Amino acid sequence: MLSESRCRRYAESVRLSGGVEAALHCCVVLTAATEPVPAARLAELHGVSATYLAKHLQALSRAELVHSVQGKSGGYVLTRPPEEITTLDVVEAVEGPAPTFVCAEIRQRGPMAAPPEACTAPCAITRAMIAADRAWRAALREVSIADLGRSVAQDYESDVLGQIVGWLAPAEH
Amino acid sequence: MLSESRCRRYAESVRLSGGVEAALHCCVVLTAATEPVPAARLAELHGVSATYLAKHLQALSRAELVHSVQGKSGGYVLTRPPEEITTLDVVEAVEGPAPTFVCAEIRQRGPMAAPPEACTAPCAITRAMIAADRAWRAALREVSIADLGRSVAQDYESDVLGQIVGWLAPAEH
DNA sequence: ATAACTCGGATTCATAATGTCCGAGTTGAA
DNA sequence: TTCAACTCGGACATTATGAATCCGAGTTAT
Repeated sequence: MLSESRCRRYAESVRLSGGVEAALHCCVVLTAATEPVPAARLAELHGVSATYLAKHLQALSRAELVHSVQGKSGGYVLTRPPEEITTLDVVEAVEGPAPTFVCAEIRQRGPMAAPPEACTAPCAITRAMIAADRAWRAALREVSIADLGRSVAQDYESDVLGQIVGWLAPAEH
Repeated sequence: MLSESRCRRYAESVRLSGGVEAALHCCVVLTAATEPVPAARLAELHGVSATYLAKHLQALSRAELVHSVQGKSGGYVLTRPPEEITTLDVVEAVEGPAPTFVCAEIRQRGPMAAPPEACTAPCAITRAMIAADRAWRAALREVSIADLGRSVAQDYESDVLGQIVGWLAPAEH
């Protein structure tokens, strides 16, 4: 609320949805958690809408990145060790696997349209965009959730994750 | 119109606006043009909305990538040799310079919020996203408009650009 | 001097992300 | 065994953003 004006700079179009950031934060927290964590608790911890975060956690669940435990003391748990979950996995789970660039096949339109037979391969522009898309994804694939957790720990030089886990499972068990 | 169903696959979020593709096609065409080309003509050539394309060409003009010539036989001309215009230049001109990821500073929210003093540097998640963003931009920067023109020429093994330029300046001069 | 043609910015419409709700299912305890 | 509480899951409004459009200012060739 207070830092809203500083952070929510409007972007024009290539912006990544905000849900991705929340989902990544949740994954990092789940790295340290030892019991299932409910979506509502994660939302309170991060100060975001509970129902909205739930939506994105469901996406992670569908992508098999987290496993949902139902029932009274249920919640979410990582399905794999955090070393085997990449940032790209999370981004694709939340944003969908669609590429950043979808070719509208402009070359096949208008009076000088290229014949469909000549358009089996993507056009030069599309190739350039695809290459950039691949570079982006490759960079995201290089960073695992475990890496993120380690970086967070280094940043603050105190066991923040441990403190958070402590907060997640209070006396009211 | 005919190839609509095949191309316009819906993407979820990280999609690049369609204007980028049109703008790039225009730049490639302008590579070969020897006289100013009006926006309306470019729109007809590519089979897209004239007024909408105009909007994006204005963005290119604002970014100093093309120069607008007013008056009766006016239109758009590239300001620099195509070797000195990168694909990234066009993308940033149309999409805006905003990064793909804007950090909402989740770490400063909620009951375990980090103090603002500890948040001078971007968080680990943001750093990973910025790195990916840089990789994406670097890939786009590698490809110039001139490169795109050459690739197009190779793809079709006939002087398509020449034919297009011929169509652009018909008898009605 | 004129008239036609150009670009430029302000405006409206549609799509998609954001945020919310309630129902189905499961678990733990009584 | 029963019950009750708590969990996730998908379907539903709302709002912000991009897509598409229009008309006015300026310039140039006639």
